[in-house]
Amino acid sequence: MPELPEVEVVRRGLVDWVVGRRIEHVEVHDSRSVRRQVGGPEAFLAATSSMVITSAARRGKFLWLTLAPETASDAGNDSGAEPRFALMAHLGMSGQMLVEDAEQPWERHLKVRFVLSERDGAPAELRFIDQRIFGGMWISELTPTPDHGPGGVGDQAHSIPRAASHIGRDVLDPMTNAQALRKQWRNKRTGIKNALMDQSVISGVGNIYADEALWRVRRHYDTPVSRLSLREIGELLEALRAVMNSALDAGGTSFDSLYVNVNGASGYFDRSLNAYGRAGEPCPRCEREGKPGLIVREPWGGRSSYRCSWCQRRPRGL
DNA sequence: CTACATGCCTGTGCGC
DNA sequence: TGCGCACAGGCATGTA
Repeated sequence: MPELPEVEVVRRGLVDWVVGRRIEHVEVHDSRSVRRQVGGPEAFLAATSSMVITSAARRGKFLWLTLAPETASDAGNDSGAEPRFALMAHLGMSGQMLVEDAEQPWERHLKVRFVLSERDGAPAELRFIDQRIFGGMWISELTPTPDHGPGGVGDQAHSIPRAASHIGRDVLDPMTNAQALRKQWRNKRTGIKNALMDQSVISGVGNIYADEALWRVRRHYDTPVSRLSLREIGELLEALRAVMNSALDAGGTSFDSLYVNVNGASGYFDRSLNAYGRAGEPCPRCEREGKPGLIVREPWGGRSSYRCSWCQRRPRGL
């Protein structure tokens, strides 16, 4: 469920609450949540304990905290050591990062617990909670970004963790542009939604926001990307950014308690969705324009797609 | 290159 | 009441 806006809400919470603090103590409560870790949970504990969190960054749905060893100068000023490792987190379907007081009872699906250095008014712990265990945490080496500009949203060091180097530029990254997408897509026969969900070209788009952006540009999900002109790709990118920025303003999309921000609050963008999850309802745009469009749900690649039966019809020849 | 299948997980809601 | 099953679904990996 967490897509780009939800992960970005979490990242911003981490900037406010955990950046600048030291990891005093770590507990792995379920080793399955550190599955990608070379060396297993023991290596994870060794790499994170006593490190200072220097930033919170993100590319697509991959989230990370940069870690640096504490130096003597940290006590008096802000010139710490350069971070060389990232504490990666992917929320998967049900992952949560909560910043809480130590007195809070342990959650049923608590997987990793970080006790942080004291800071006035700030809760003592960062907790990773994950019901379905599609997400996880692990350590990855930071490397220079191969192209110019920041490696991720929130990154100041032009670096990218190796674990996210196969992920394409983020929808909200200013360096993402229609020309680059056109170059990637012009010779591809794959459909537009397939292309959006492929995180290696443009990242952060999942099932919900793909359907919402396609609704906004009145496109059928199977339209081959090679058919899109530069102008049409520009409009699609603008639609993606608009829907994601609106979702950010609403604190993200929550259908249930599985997605929350670092303080445990749900987002309310689900009320603003036009297509996703609205099978059988009139298309809001068609209703305004006096047209008969209904939102339909269709099986698509092993899951569901939602589109308007009137303004997102299958292109001719498909 | 591209597409499609599979494993990883658990809670919820349905039909019987 | 309880059991089995479909569904939610991103990503890594393997196969055709």
